[in-house]
Amino acid sequence: MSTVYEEFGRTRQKARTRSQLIAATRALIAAGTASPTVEQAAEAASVSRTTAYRYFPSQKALLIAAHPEIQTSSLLPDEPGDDPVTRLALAIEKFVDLVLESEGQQRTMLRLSLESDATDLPLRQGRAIGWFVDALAPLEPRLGKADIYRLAVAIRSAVGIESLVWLTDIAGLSREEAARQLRWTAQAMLAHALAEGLP
Amino acid sequence: MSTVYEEFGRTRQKARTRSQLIAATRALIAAGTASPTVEQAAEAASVSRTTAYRYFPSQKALLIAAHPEIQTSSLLPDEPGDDPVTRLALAIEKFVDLVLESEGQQRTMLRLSLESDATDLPLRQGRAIGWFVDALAPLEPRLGKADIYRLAVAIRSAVGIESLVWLTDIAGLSREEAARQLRWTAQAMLAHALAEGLP
DNA sequence: AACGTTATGGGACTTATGTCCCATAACGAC
DNA sequence: GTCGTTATGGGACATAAGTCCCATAACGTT
Repeated sequence: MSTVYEEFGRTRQKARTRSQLIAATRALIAAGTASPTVEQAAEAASVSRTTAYRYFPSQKALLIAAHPEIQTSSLLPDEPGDDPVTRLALAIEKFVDLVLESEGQQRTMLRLSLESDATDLPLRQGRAIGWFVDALAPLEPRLGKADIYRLAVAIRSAVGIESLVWLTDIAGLSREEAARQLRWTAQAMLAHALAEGLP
Repeated sequence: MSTVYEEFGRTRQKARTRSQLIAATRALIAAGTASPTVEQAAEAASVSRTTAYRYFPSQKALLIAAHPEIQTSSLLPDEPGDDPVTRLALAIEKFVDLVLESEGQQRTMLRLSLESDATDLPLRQGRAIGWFVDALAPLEPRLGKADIYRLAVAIRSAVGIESLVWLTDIAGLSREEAARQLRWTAQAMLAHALAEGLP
């Protein structure tokens, strides 16, 4: 049980098997299989089903691990200016594009987050809040940090994949119409916050 | 193959078995089983599993059938007045209460709607659109029917169970805070539509 | 009461998730 | 190379969804 053994020995093997499984799962999803079977993922990774379950306790865990994370601290371009309306418009534009690009994945994650297996993993962490806080930063002298955060939360709650799904699946809007609607909603909320304040 | 036979004979039996299954499923859900097994529902209804599958092609279909429908054409009280802001506030208040009352059921339906079995049944029909159109009716001379409808759709997309789930599960708001947020969002959208029009 | 229709029940089968156990292959340390 | 550890593979098992087939019970009609 030497430390060296654990840290530099088989650990590499374990990490490799794990990433093989994740890569294989991503490939299957990209190839059109919305929710690959654990067996499918294992086979695609040239690994036995048993081993796959050793790394991920459930199909849900595997799918979550295969979910590509967006590593950006800001959605804004280089020179976004100081106008919060413009900044929010830019951020929302980019955000909606991101959601549309990975709509399938987003839907899968939304579905998984609703499956009440107590198996709660680091799922759906709400990165968009930070992006919108960033876009609204110039409002700080006016609203204060707490209200900016609350406004960012409020906006995100109204313009995420959840609303997009409803607009397209239930209301029957096209993806373009739905995207336009989400952008309008965000601006409406900012405008109302500026005119009347938050609740 | 007489018509009389089909319409008044065994049809009663069929209807009874069907409603037994639905009642049993509702009872199980009310008793805390979020998604009862088809076998559980069949047993509770004193019916064989095979028969249950004869009435509902899948567990999903059974759960959807067991979903209690709200039979109301309006959420407004008797004398709602003509002010659209007030009317919307009343309707949203009632709507959010309805969602909170049946949050578990709403979550289940949301999850089912995301399961992409082509088995699309009369699921999640968007009754709230009509309720919000009703609340916004006094705006007709000003906005026109089409824009009122679009505004109702937009508001519903931002204040439904989907947003509530995000506000509580991801953003960490309490149910009361989330409800207050949804009411504010609806008012913000109406105010912006009145000030600037729709997209 | 006898008949034919229809609903029902029971069992076999397939696929997928998830768990458990045991044998063995691969690896590092000596 | 030998040893002990560790990752892996394979098989057996349980549960649940879903499908299919066949026998039988229940019912309306005559």
